[in-house]
Amino acid sequence: MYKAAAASEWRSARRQSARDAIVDAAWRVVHAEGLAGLSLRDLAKVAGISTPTVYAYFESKNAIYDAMFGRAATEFADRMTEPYEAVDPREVLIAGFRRFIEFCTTDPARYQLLFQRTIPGFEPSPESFAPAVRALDSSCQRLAANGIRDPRHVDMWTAVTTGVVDQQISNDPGGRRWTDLVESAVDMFLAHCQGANRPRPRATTAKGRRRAPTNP
Amino acid sequence: MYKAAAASEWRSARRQSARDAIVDAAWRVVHAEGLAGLSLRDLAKVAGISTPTVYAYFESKNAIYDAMFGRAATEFADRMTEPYEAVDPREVLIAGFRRFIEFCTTDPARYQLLFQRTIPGFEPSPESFAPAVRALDSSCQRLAANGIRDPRHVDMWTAVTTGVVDQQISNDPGGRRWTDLVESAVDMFLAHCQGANRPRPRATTAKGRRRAPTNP
DNA sequence: GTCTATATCCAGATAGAC
DNA sequence: GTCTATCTGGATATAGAC
Repeated sequence: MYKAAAASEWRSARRQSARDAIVDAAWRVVHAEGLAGLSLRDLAKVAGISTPTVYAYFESKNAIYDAMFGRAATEFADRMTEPYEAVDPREVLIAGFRRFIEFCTTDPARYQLLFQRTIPGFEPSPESFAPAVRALDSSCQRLAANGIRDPRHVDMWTAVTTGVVDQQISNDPGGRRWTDLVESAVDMFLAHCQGANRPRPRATTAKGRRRAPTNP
Repeated sequence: MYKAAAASEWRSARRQSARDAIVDAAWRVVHAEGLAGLSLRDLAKVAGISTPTVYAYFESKNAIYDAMFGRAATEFADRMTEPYEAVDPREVLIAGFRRFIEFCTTDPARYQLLFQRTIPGFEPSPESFAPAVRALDSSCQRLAANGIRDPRHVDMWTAVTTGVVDQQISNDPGGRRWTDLVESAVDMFLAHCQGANRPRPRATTAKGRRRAPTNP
């Protein structure tokens, strides 16, 4: 009984690592050919296997996209929830924004898969989508630390941040034209929310470089 | 000589209207199948012609995308430059934002073609792209009327507006969750720019509902 | 599980008669 | 200019031997 269980476990691990290798190859193809340019032929060639073998691990092309989505979403959530050095809530918010930009601009294809709906028949499965929720939660925490809890303000934040990323990728790929607006955008946003909102950011012991609490 | 010129003109008009009909059909297919789902077979079927006939009018599939882009860009510029009823510069800015949102959300495929780069080998030709410049100019005019000329502020404006549209289309298609943030976003943006900038909006004789000029 | 071979289909694009 | 017929190539996916 024990031996059988161990063998099964081992097999399952082997299977998982084979799947991972295929997803690796898929990303390599996508980086070269674009997200829509993924073909199972190329994928198999890059992975060093034959096309039918791909079907031993994934039931369809969309299942591969789904696995790619799942990996990207996990990377995203992991990156966004890593500890932040800063203490001042505004600084933390800026740092999160910077991580978001860095994450998106370093891999536009990944950004396209995660945040835009451009593959015709593809919808991520709930399991693959789950980590994205974790990332959004962490954003809300950073906002809450700045006294921002109004859902409309949260929506405004997502609009501002994705707007900056979107313009950067679409109109100045590889550059910093919109990326350099981060601090400015955060100040604009915070002034808006904190001017119209009761709850203030918690005072901290850290250096608040400019955005000191404005009220008692 | 006159007869020949007239005949040539007539033929050229016929040719143009045939091209237009094909572009019509292309948009119909795209609305049904998605931007990437356009095939020349479907296109020909919808247009009521045969596939080779398409090649009598367009040299390739990308040439069709280009014509679609050109039409969309013209529609965009035309819409954005139509006269504005409001007089108060802030109201005009809001109205322009609303038009932009309306234009994008009523036809996400058109938005995708115009503002995102998602078709693998396709780049719009300079001629097709030209009207887009006209539209951007008109945006800058509406900003200038609010005293905003700093290029960084213009970039901030494009980030905010496209961010709202992007979130609306991606995360609440058909709804108004981000669309309803328009006034709020404009106030946030104007407060930011006008607080940090010397030039004020020109005073007008119209009802400035809330955003009266703040300085002498 | 992995392969070779192949089925099936559809894409963009062309030849050549009318 | 328009058609029928076809080329060429690539796609996803499957059959069946090993």
